[in-house]
Amino acid sequence: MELPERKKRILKAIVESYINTAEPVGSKTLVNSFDTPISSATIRNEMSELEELGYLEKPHVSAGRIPSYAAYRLYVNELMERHRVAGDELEAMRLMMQAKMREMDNIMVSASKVLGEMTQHTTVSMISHTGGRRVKKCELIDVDGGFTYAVVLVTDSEVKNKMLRLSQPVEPATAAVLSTAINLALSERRLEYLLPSVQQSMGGSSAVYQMTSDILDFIRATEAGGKPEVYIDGAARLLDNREYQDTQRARELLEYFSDRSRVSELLVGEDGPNLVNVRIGPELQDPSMRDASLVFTSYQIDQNTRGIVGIIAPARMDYADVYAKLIAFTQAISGVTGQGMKRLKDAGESDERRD
Amino acid sequence: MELPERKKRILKAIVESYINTAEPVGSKTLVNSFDTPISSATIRNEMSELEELGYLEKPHVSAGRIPSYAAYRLYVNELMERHRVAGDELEAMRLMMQAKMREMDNIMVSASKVLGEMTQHTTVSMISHTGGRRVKKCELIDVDGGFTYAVVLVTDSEVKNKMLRLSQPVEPATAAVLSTAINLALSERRLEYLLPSVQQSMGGSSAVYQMTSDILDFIRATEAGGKPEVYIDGAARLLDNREYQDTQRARELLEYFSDRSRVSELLVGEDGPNLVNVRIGPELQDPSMRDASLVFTSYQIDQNTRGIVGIIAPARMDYADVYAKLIAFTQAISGVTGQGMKRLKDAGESDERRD
DNA sequence: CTTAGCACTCGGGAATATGGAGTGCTAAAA
DNA sequence: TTTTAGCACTCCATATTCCCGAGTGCTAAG
Repeated sequence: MELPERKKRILKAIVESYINTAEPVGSKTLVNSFDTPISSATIRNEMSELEELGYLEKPHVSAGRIPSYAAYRLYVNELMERHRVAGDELEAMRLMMQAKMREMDNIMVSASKVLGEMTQHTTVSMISHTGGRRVKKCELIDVDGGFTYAVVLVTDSEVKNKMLRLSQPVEPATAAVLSTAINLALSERRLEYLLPSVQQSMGGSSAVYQMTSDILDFIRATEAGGKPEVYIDGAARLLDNREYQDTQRARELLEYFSDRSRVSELLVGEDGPNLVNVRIGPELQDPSMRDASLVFTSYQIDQNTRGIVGIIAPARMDYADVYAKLIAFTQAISGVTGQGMKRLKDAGESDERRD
Repeated sequence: MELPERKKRILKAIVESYINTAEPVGSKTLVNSFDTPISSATIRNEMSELEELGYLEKPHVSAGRIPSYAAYRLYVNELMERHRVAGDELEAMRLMMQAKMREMDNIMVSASKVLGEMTQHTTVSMISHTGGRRVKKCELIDVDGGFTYAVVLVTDSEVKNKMLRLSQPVEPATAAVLSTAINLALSERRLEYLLPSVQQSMGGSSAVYQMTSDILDFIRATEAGGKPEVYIDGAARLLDNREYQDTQRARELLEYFSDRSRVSELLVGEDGPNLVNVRIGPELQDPSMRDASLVFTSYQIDQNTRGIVGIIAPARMDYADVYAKLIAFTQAISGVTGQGMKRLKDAGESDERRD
């Protein structure tokens, strides 16, 4: 059941006023918000109906109304005006991204910082590996003292490494042979035969066997995905928001942020590629985030890697602004990822997105 | 000029009371703190003198006294009782460290988390490379698409890596030759001849020349030190402290923490090896930290690498407790760094430390 | 030098007004 | 039927006042 036009207009005005002021909105303050003159009494009637419909709440009887989560949802879906950021601002973003990329060498961090700078909110970044990762190559480098360093190349542009500590040293020559064997096994994707064959040919040297086993574990762990990499920037900005003046709530959220794996769970389940996703308060299913919203989108890094970047702020956030800035962000970032974006560009990049 | 015994006892009692309660301490509450009976009037006289000496302050006339920074300094230097944590607690710490190390694979993070768990404060970790880093080995790994991945081994146990992006692909065979040449140059420490010699022998292939130059830059940058790695854990715990109930102050500190390089500056200038360093409020020279203290120490990771780990909390923190726990921490960590601590142990580890 | 006694200060919590923003309802107007 | 003016009512927020009590400094006696 569609909401009548005037109710929508009133609800929109309430949401926007509340976003700006964080104060409950009364009927009188809304009178001036419309071109067609309308009395406060009429607005009151409408507001009372909107409350029955579940879009408004009152903190107490004489305090005006505040939007419910359902209202934010409706606002995001239907009411808000989707504007674009001005061209020069977009250009500024692009330059900033370029600068940060040079400085940081980590796209996750750069993305968070740029977006945080633009929106003045807490931002979260994640790298997501789609289509399963495949280890393509494994190099063993021996270090003094019997340690071996294993470097593993995953699909295109990602590298993982790990220091393997052995109880006994392994000869460099042996390591070289082992390395060849591993890479052969990798290219043929027959890892399961590696361990028995090593045991056979190496004459049961326990150190080599152990090392091979460790390396295989590492490869398997890498292919399985491992922990998601999550980066959060500007957490302190939470405290700028009126809703987190209460230190207890702020603490709960900050505490929550320190558990990266839980945060990463918020970011799963995108609505679709190239969309801006909005998750409002209770929709996040997480008690710590009950009064906060998360707005995020993703961008391609290379064929198998996507970056996810988003904003965490109180449910009373300027969705229209954040929305526009996220779209601008993905446009800006496609200009600077350079080589990594090669394929995407060849395929014809698209700035257009819908929700 | 040494403080008379009784003044010391009173000051100690005041500091400890204030540490516990965060409330200004009055003369009457102190009466029961001494075995030799002493009247509140006498204490008042003493307190008033301690105030003149700069050890106490009054928030207002009828509110008791609070310790000044000088008082904390005196407390740490002379007054506080240095106890050790119980053996079983030490053992618990060791186990926890072991578990975290397995889970984390990053000693900095593990150290911070364990210490944070023990003290319930915000902790900071840093890795410090003493005696200059030396690149010992450099491996080149080619990746599809003409990129080359450079892995650089620094001194003993540290590894740096970087993806070098070339405009033109380099043949794997060529890369192998180059790799050998680089490692030879590294072992002879004659990097400066590498570039000309490559140009000569490789017949001026611009791709190879470019790559060599990039690699040399990378090696030099690595040896120069690069950015310090700083990790902060449990920042949210700041908000548990009464002094940071004021969101503005809390925000300032949290903001400050996000600039890792500034935080790292707090940790330079140790009093000496194997000492617990205490920096109180204004001593930190940083306006953001004006009412906080930093207590830190360092532990050996390998011959050229030291970890620094510390606690950031309000100046009104339990120095004796934190002090003991830091000492316990270094004892505990020496039990789990394992191979990396080999040399240290051979040299005979020492638990004893003075200040 | 210590201590009891006492006047004095002052913050902060409780109790108490009071203003005003906002609502819901009713009845008249459109 | 919808809109609007009017009005009684609610209740939060703020200011004001009051007063208790913890604490001090000073003085004078022990």
